[in-house]
Formats: sequence, structure tokens, C-alpha cells
Amino acid sequence: MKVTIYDVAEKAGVSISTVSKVMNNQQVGQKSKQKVLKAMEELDYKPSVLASALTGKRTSTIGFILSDIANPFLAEITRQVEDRAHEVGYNLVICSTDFKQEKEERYIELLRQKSVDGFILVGDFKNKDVLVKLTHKDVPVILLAAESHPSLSVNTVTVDNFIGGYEITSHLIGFGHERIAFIAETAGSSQERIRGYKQALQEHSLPYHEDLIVISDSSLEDAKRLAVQLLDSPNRPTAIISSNDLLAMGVLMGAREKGLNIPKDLSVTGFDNTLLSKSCDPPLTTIAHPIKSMCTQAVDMLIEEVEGVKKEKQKILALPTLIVRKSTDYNPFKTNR
Amino acid sequence: MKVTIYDVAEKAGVSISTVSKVMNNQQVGQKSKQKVLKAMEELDYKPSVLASALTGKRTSTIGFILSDIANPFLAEITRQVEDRAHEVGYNLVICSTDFKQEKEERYIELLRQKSVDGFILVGDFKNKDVLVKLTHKDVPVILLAAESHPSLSVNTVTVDNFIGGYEITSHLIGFGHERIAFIAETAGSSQERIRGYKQALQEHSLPYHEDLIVISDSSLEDAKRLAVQLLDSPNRPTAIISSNDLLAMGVLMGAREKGLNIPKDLSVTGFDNTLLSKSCDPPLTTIAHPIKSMCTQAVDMLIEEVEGVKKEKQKILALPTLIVRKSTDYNPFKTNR
DNA sequence: CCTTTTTTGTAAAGCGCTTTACTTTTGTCG
DNA sequence: CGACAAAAGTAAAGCGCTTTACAAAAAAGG
Repeated sequence: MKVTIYDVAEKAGVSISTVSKVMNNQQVGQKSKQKVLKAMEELDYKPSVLASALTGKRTSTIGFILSDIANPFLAEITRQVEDRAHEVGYNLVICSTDFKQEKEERYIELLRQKSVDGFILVGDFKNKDVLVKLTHKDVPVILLAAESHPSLSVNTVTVDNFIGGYEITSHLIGFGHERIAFIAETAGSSQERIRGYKQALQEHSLPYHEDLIVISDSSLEDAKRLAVQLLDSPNRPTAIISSNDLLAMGVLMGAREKGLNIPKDLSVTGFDNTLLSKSCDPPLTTIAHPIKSMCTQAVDMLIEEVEGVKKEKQKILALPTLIVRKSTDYNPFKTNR
Repeated sequence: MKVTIYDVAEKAGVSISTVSKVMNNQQVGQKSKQKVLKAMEELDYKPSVLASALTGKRTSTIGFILSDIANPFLAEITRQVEDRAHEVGYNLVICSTDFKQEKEERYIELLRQKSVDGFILVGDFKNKDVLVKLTHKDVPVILLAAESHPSLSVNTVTVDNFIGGYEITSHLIGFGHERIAFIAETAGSSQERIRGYKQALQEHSLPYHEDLIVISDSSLEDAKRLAVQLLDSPNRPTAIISSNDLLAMGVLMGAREKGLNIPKDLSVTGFDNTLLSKSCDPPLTTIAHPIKSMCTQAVDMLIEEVEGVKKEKQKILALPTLIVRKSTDYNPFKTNR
């Protein structure tokens, strides 16, 4: 049988309210406090979070919603969030939505019934409505690595994808590349990265060719197909940027199939600095995000809201960093270098 | 203000017990049932899981404990478990332990206080004691992809690592390899794989060289170092098996550093068939596990125990499959092939 | 040594739901 | 149409904890 506060009270010879008080560090005389502590110890008493939450206390549980925990980048984020959450005494209950709106809605509803203290929503949401509804429900929410919704008053921690796109493009331009392709996704973050790409081109007075931007279905296979297609085109690019590392792996495979040497014949870059980018051959030049600090901030913001410390919302924009590895080099066709 | 069962009862003009009964599909007259349903609908009533769990019902939450959610293989497993759990109406709360015993203990304790309905423990545990304690606590537990503890009466779903090691070694032997190295880890699964490796050697009357088995610290860097070391040895191996795909990436890098062509000069294999093995160059011959079915079974077994359907424990041993890709080929030094 | 404060400790209500035991309604049948 | 069984509905206790309002005890002061 589970040992309850009553058992402790009885064993210590005090009332349950006294026991409750020592648990919550309230004024209790030294003597009874000791008695209670001793009783707890001896009975190996573990208070029920359920019961205490029912009276209005926290559940110390965070709803963590993302598209797919199996995605290495998201898994890495999850780990960082989890670590910070544990540090401050919270647990994560995880739900993968596959970007399906009905799952997003269902899971949020379910977790609310389970009285999670707040939500961390990672990555873009299929449907803004879900978000809007949630923010109207007086429950703490943090958007992490998601599109920034300027119109929504919700705490947000994002990386500046525009800068990321700008940096990596500039890096390639620095190597003399002029025809730089971009394999993108439909997500909002990709669009931002493309904006940065365009900005870099423009600042260096390079022409923007619409046909160099292609949209993938986010699979390695599709990226490979697109890469081959790009490389087969009459005026082929000398560098290919992918909007994430996995896509870049596809590019690598496609290029190899065509007998190209990376980076001698073609520069390729990834995005997100995942395990993949470090372990492939050649290791990828990519863009790293300050994941750890972003996750820590996201958790801390959420907790502050949960505990009612802070009321005003804020949006944090983190800056990404260019990581230069072996997959990029000078444009082999550039005459004057 | 949150809407409770009282609000519904009042609106419907019945008692709360009637409302409770319709929620739990018990005998209730048609008329009142409709009134209640309508009231619930209109009030957008969502029963509190906390309150209902406090009275003895399930929390429909599973404690999911593993070493590191950021590990791609584990993330994949997590996803499968999550999917199945959601299908049957359960959520996962996730805890990464880094193999630290104190974390294992703390998280299990914490989750018990939160009244999770059961635990799924993934991978090997640092300390068997934690496990033993847990199994003595009348809470449902499943070991997934973990060492089988023959002495423990606990539900288990594991892959047959012995077979895995045997299969991949036999595959290499079939290619004429005789000096086959094995880069292992300390975990129990590695040991089983090595047993299979030895068995294969023996069945083919090949000598077992102790110096061909090396233990890594599980990092890519260390695997690379060990690979180089093996390749520098006087009587170098013609094939290297790694006990997981990540280590194999390290081998790939080491081999490349030494100017070897894979698979012409050296065959290398991974284990676990992760994303890594598919996306690297050349794609790795590896061992795949029936992850999906294993995870489904694990969840189902747990639920059965939670709901008290089944009482007897069982241990399920799944069979792995050899996946042949481009990283293995004939032994170049073999005379008669 | 008695009154006033302050410190400790307690009883009881309440959190939102389930469940048991019981009462009221309905329906059935002779 | 009255007696009785079945069906429908309800009151109340209880799950394990927090908290408020209050009582008892201890400390302080005159």
C-alpha cells in the first residue's frame, strides 16, 4: 500500500497539516519538524504529485511538442531542453506531430487535461490557428526555433535564419562562387534563409537566378535528385547550399554519382551543424545554432511564466555561426582569384 | 475559470455522479445522457486527468527512460514507442540518464511520484540494482533493447545481438575475409555481438585473434583512432566491424585518412541501420533491427500489464537482418576467390 | 503570577473526480 | 390498479494533499 501523509502524521504523532507544512518549509517547531522528518524517512514517504497538483500546485511537467523526435536536429534540441528542465525540476512529455494539425490539436488538448504547467512548441506549426487558440488559453507557451509570428504575443526563442543564409552565402561568394544553388524546404525557416541568401548576392552585386532555388520534399533522396538535376543543367552551379544537413548529404551523393570531387569541383554546404555534417566525407561547412543557450533560455522563460515571476512577453533572436569545414573551396572556374 | 463536473451537472440539471457515469459509459438513461452530453459540449468540458487519477484511475502516462534522446538510434526507437503509445492513448515522459546511476534512480522516483502507469527502460542500465528495486515495486516495467537479465522476472523485448554479430561476420567471411577486426563498446549488447562474431569465426574454422577486438569509448573520434591503429598494425585486418554505425563512420574517416578505398581495400560494417549508415559514402553494410515491431510489442506488453489483462511475464527476442550496402566487398588479398 | 503576544499545531473544507449504497422512478404483470 | 422488480438517479465518502481559520501552548512583559 502506498504511504500517505496520514501515515506520516500518525507515525510522527502530529496532524497532517503539520506534515504538509514541513514539506512546504513553513513555520514549524523544531521538535515536530524533526519528528516528521524522521517519520518520512522511516516510511520512505513520497508525496503524490497528483494530489498536490489537484490543490493548485504545479505538476512540474512541460508539454513538449515538435514535428518528429527522430529528426536528429530536433532530438538534439530535445536533449538540451530536457537537461535544463530537469535542472529546474521539471519533466518533459513529448509529442511528435508530423506537422499534422489534428495531432497538434489533440496533443495540446490532452496535455492540458493532464495539467501540464506549460508548453514548449518546437519548429514551425502547420496551422497558426492552433497557436492562436492556445495563447488565448492563459497557459504559458514558448515557441522555440519556430517562425516568429510578429502578430502574436507569445514568448519566442528563435535563431536568425536570415543571418544564417546570409553568412553561408557570403562565405561561398568569398570563395569566388557566383552561381550558387539553394535546395530549400517549404518551412518558414527556409524562406528566411533564402532571404539572407538573396541579400548576400545583392550586396555583392551578383545576379539572382530563380532557377537556382529549388524546393525539396525534405528527403535525402529528393535532395539527391535535385542536385543531379542542377548539375545536369546547362549552366550548372559551382556551389550548392542546402537548407539542412540531411539534404546536403543528398547533394553529396548526387555529386559523387556524377564523379565530382567535393570541394574541388563543387562546394556544398549544409545547415544546422548536426552530427551528420561532422561525420560525413568531406565534413560539411554548415551553420551552427547556439542550441544550448537557446534551449536554456526557452525553458527559463517558460518557468518564469509558470511561476508567475515575469509577465511581459519577449522574443529572443539568437545568432548563428558559420562553421567552415572541408566541403567548400574556391570556385574552380573563377578566372581571377 | 476551469469548467468542472459540477458545472456540467448543473447545466444539465443532474447530479455529478450522473455526469461521471456518462463519461465512463455506465448505465444512464437516454434523456439525461443527452442532456449531459449537450452540456459538456456547450461548456467545452475537459475532465481533469489529475482528479480522476487521484481516485485510482490511470494517468495514461508512461515513463520512458533511456541514456540519451539525442542518440539517433534511440531517437528512432523513441519515435516508434511514442507512436504506438499515442495510438493506445498514452503519453511518454522522457528522461535521459547518460548512464548515470543517480539519474536513473532520481528519475524513476520522480516519475513514480507523478504516478506514471508504468516504465519502459531502453538500453542497458548502469546498475542492475535500480532495476531490481523497481521490479520489486509492483509497477509495470518493460525492458526494451536492453541486456536480458535472465535472473530477473521482467518483461523484455530485445534483439538477438548474438545473431547480429554472427550474421555480419559470416557475410564478411563469405567475401573471403579472414582477419576481421571488431570495434566494440562496453555495453552488454556489444558483448553479445562479439560472441556471435566468435561463433562465426569458429564455424568457419578461422582463428580468433584477441588483438583484433578493441574497445572504444563510443565516440566517433575514438573509433577513428582505433581504426588507424588497427590499420597500422603489422598484420592488419581486411575488414572492420563496428558495434554501431557511428563508430563505423569513424572507421571510414580513419581509412580515408590512410588513403584506403572502401570497399576495395577494406570492408567496413556498422550496426543498427541508422540514418548515418544510409547517408554516408559508401553507404554501410549493417545490421537492421525490427524496431517498429519491437517498440509496438513493448508498448502493448506494458499496457496489458497496466490494465491488468495479463499477469505472466515474457521475454521477446527479435531477429535482426543483414543489410548489404556498398561498404563491403571481397577480400583483396585472398588468393583463391 | 497573570495578561498579552507570538509561536505551534489542528480541524475542516476543498481541489475534481469515482464509486458505493441507497432512494426514487418507471415499467411490468397478475 | 396495486405490488414488485428493474432502471435511473443521487448523496456522500474518499482519493492525498493544501490552506484557512482558529485553538492551544509557549514566550514575553509588567
